[in-house]
Amino acid sequence: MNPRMSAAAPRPVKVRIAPSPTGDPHVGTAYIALFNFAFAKKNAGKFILRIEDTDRTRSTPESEAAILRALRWVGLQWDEGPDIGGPSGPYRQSERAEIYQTHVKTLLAAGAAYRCFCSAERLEAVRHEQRRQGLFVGYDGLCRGLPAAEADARVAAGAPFVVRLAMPRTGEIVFVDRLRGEVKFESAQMDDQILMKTDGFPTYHLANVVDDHLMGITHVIRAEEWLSSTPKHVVLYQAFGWDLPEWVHMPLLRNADKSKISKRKNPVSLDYYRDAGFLPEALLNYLGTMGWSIAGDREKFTLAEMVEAFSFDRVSLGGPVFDLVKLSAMNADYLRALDDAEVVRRLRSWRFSDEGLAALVPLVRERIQRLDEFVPLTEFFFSGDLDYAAVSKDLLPKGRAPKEVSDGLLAFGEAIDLHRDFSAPGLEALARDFAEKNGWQTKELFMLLRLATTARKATPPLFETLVGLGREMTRRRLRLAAEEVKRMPAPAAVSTAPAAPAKPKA
RNA sequence: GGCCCCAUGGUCUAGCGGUUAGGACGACGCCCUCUCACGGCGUAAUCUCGGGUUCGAUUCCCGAUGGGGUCACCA
Repeated sequence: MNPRMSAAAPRPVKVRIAPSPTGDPHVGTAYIALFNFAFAKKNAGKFILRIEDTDRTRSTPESEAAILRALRWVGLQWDEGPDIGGPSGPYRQSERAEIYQTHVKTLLAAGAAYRCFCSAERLEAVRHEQRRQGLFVGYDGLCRGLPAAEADARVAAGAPFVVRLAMPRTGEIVFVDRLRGEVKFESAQMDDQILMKTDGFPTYHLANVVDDHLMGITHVIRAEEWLSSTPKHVVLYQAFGWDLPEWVHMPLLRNADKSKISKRKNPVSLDYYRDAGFLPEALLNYLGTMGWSIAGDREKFTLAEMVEAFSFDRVSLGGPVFDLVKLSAMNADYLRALDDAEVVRRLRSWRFSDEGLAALVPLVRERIQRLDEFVPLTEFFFSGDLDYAAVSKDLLPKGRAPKEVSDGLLAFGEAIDLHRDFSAPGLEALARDFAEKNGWQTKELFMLLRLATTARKATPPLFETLVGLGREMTRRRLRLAAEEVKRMPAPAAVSTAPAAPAKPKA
């Protein structure tokens, strides 16, 4: 039970992927998992999966299940995790609450952390003022000087509080990033980070550091977005008297505009890639070329080959733009390399499985007179991105400007994303509500959604169809249709008052 | 805005003081061909800028510029 290990012998490599189950399985999770996996296997180490579900309002078991399924789909199997156990469990942070409580007490007793009773309103006001003055934005330390006795009294009186890390106020914090070397931060620039929330759950910073230490993590391989909070983690390790892990901050996957990859601008769910017909090994290979190279003139490699060749020395730090076109080309290569029988197997494990077909039959059974009509009627379930050419004029309802239509499609996509209930009745309620609130006739909106998601005017019932397509495919098509509409010229004679001299257009 | 990170064609990258700056995707052209795809051949396209260091900088150093990340009781 003694977590303190002798620092004498080099510890065996142990790394982890620590996703938060608050949404669809993210391509960035697979990306970081890949590098953790490769490093672990290259060094005969362990790769563990830990679920960081300390955000009680956003975490869901469905999301957790989806993440596990997706990581297995790409072929990154963990050695320890919530589903298979292991020597350092539990592997779900929500099941480790007492551990964090204990560690917070340690910090409090050591004076490395303190209780803070400030209201959200006060914090907001402080930040607002700091921002206005263009200065460092962070907690102003009001409760930091509170005598322990007074804090105890307020707690006893039932006052809600959080626990903050008491950052050193002078000097600098230096740590080594494996890819960048020494990185320095001035302590005065670092916020007194909240470690434990009012609900008693830890924030990422505390839970992550405690678990990484307790689970024996030797290398923290994570995304670059964490680089600027690493000093807080350093202070925590030191407050506990623990050895520091080695940090490796991988570059961030980017949208075409170079911003951090986001679902607004890219399909980001691993489920999308599966449903759109990408082969997991091709996706993995592609991710392996993002910020890493196996050799100068080589970009195709298997997971095993990546493991064999793996070294952080071949990481490049410019954030790579995730390019669906290039991914598709690589996927095509993989597909061509399969023999016919294997392609059949792949199709069967894709939408041509018994379950996949069974899901579609109820949608069309009454609409077909012969079996042969099944395929044309369901064709859009087996397609990825659609071609809207044949229906492009219908995509713009009479009296509507391209901008309002494309904005509407995008907005509905957002609404779907925020809507937990992806069932037919749930979607219908959502759509009716959306229509009412945004000035659409339901008929008009439903047809628009139908066209956008199927590129056809006649389809099985809309909402059942969307369910069949899945959330990510639906959102992707709404986005593509929105772009299609945006490219359309505004109709000349519709509403704008003094008609400009009409230009002869196609 | 403060702090931090980064910088080779449109994109992913190779390069680790001396190269005709290599490969891939994409684009374009030609060939193959009943169509398409594949395949083959070829073309255009890159070292952000300015200072140093050096006999010599894409490469090392500094600065500027540009891009990104982060500044939550989210991770």
